[in-house]
Amino acid sequence: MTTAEPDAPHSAPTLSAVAKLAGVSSITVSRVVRLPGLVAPETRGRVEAAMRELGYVPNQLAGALASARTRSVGVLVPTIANSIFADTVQGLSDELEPLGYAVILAQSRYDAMREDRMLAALLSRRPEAIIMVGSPATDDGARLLRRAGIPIVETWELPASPIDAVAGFDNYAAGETVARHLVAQGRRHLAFIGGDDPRATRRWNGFRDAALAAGANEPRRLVLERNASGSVAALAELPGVDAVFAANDAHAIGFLSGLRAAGLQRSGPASAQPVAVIGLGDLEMGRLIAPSLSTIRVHGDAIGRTAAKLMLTRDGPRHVDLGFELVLRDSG
Amino acid sequence: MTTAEPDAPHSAPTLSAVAKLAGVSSITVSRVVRLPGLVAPETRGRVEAAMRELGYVPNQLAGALASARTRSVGVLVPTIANSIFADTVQGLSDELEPLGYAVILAQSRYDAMREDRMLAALLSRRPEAIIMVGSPATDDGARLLRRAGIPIVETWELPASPIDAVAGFDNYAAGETVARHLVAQGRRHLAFIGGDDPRATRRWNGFRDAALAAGANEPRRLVLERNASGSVAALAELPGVDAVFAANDAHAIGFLSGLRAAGLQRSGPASAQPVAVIGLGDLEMGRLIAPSLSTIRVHGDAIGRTAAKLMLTRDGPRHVDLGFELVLRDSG
DNA sequence: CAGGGAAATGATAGCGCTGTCATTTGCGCT
DNA sequence: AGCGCAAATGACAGCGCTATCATTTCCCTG
Repeated sequence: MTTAEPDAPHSAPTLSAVAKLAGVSSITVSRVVRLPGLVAPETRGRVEAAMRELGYVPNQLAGALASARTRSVGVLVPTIANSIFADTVQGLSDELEPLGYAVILAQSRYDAMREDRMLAALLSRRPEAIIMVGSPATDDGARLLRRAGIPIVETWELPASPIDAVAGFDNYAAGETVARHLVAQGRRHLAFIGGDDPRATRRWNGFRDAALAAGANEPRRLVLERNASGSVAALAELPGVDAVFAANDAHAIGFLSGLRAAGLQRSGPASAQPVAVIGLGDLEMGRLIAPSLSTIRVHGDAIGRTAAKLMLTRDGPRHVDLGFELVLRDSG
Repeated sequence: MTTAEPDAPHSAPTLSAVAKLAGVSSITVSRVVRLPGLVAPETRGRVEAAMRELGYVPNQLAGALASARTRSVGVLVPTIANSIFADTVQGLSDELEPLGYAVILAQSRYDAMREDRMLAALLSRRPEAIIMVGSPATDDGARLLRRAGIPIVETWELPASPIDAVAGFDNYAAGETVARHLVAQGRRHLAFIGGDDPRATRRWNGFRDAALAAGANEPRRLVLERNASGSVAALAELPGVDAVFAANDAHAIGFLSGLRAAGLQRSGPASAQPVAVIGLGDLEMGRLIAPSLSTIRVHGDAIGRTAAKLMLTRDGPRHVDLGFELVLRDSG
C-alpha cells in the first residue's frame, strides 16, 4: 500500500508501463490478465503488485482491435423507459455480464430511420452480436445486419424468414386467444387499442380474424399515443363496445381508469363488468389494482436470456418460441 | 446498384479496401467519413460510391484507439427492469445518441462487489464519462473513478463530497416533506416501507427526523424486497399505523392493494382514508388507480438529460439540484 | 507575372494491445 | 550422458484507424 498519490497523472498506465515496473515483457503482463495459469506464480505476483501500484485498467479497445473479439453486444429496443422491454434487457444483460460482455444499448423510438442509424452505429462498434426487438423495419437495415456476419437475434416476434435467430412468441396467436376468450364469454362488440407498431398490428390481426371467425361483430381498432394516459379517454371513441384488448398492460390500466371515471366498473368477477378489458405483458401493477387485470402474460425476461444463449452458440435451434399465457383475473 | 452479392465475404471491408476501389489514399476515405468538407465533391462522390459498393461500416474501435476518443459513455444503474431509472437512461441516451455517443449499460443489482466489477469493466472500455445512480458504494470504486480522469456524474442524490458532477435531488428533504405533510394532516403513527439502499435510507432519515420534530410518534421502518408484491403484506407488520411513506411508487401501489384487501380503503379524499399512503417517483400508473396515489414527483428524465450535459462540458455548475414536488391526490 | 496562400491529397508513424512463432530452462527417462 | 518435451517467457508484426506533417496544384493579388 503506497501513500495515496495526488490523483492520476494524465494518461492511463499501459501494459508496457506495468511490464517495465515488474521487470517483465509486456506480453507477460497481458497473460497475467487473460491467462494467469500460464505465468509462474512468482512472476504473476510481481506483475499483480505492479498493476495495483499503477492502478492499471486494461484497455479493452486495444485488446479488441488486436484480437478481433470485442466482448460486446448491441441491443436495440424501441424504448427502454417505462416499458416491458426493460425486462428483456435485464435478462440478457444478467446472462451476458458475467461472461464479460458489455451491453451497448440503443433506442429506435419506433422510428425506422432512427433504427437504421442506430443499427449502423452499433455495428461500427463491432459487437459480437445484435439483439433487437422485432425485425429491421427497412430493407437497408436488414441488409446491414445480414452482411455483418455476426449472430442476429430478433425478439418479441416470430418472423417467418428471420435473419438468423429468434426468441419470441406468436403475437397473432395472442390476439386470437384473447378474441376467442372474449367471444366465449358472450362479448360481441370488441375493440383493440394500442400502438400501430408491427407487433401490435400482428396482435390486432389475430384478434380481428378470430373475432370474426367466432361470430362477433367486426372489431374496432383505435390507435393511441404511446402512453397509458391516452387510453383513459379512449372510451369516448368506442360507444357500444363491451370488450377491449389493449396492446399492452399500460394501455389496459389507462382504459380501466377511464371506465371507472365513467362509472362503468363493478366490483366482482369479470362477468359482472360492463366492459371486459384484457392487457398484455402481465405487469406487476396489473395484479395489484382493482379490478385486477386479465392479461396475456409474456416472458420478457426469458426472451432476453434466450436471446443471450442464442448469440452465444450457433448450434441448436435458432428459433425459440417462448409462448404466452392468458391469465384471467377480474377485468375480463 | 450492383447485383446483390451472395452475402458478405468473411471479413468486413476496411478503409483501405474502399480507398483502393476508389483510387485514393485511405486517409482520404477517412476524411470523407469524418470531415467531408475537406474533400473535393468529385473525389467524395467516388469514395462514397466505393463505400456503398463494399457496404463499408467504419470500425470505430480502431478509430477510437487512434484518436483517443471513444464517443461512448458508461452508465451504471442498480437495475433497469421495472424501474424509474429507465427514465434517466432514456433521458441521457436521447441527449447523447444524436451526438454519436454509445451508451454502455451496466447494472449493479444493489450489490457493492458487483458495482465495483461493473465499474472496472466499464472503465476498461475507455468511456469518455461515467454516469451512475448514486455514489460508489466502496472506496475502491471511488478511487477507480477518481483516477480515471474523465467526467463522473453521480445522480439521484446530492452527495456532500461528490467525485465530480452531480444531478439529483435531496432525498432527505423529500422524506422531511412527506413527514411534515402527514403530521399536518393529523397523522401520528407513521411508517416507512421500502428498500435499504442509500437513497431510501436518506429518505427514511429525513422522514423520521421531521416526524419526530413535528410531534409524531417514533416512526416505524419496514425493509422490504425489491418488488411491489412484497408490500402487499406489509400491513400486517404495521398495526396501528395511520400513514405510510413508501420509498417508491411501486411499493406504495402494492401497499394500497394490501389496504384494499383488508377493507381499509374508502372512496373519497385523503382525509377519509384510514391509512394515508404517499409514494415517490410519480409513475403514470399512480395517477390511474383508485384512490389515485399521492407522491413525491422526481424528474428522472431531467436527471438523465442534465447528467448528459454535465459530462459534455466542464464549465458551469457541477452540482445540479433538480428538486422534487409533493403531488397530493387521493391516497394521502 | 512572381509570390503567397488556400485547397486537396498523401506518406508515415503510431494508438495499446494480442497472435504467432521463437527461445530458454529444467527435468524425466532410457 | 543425451534426448525430448513441457513450462515459462519473449520478439515481432499488425489489428484499422487518425494525427501530424508534407506535398502538389492552382488561383488571386499587387
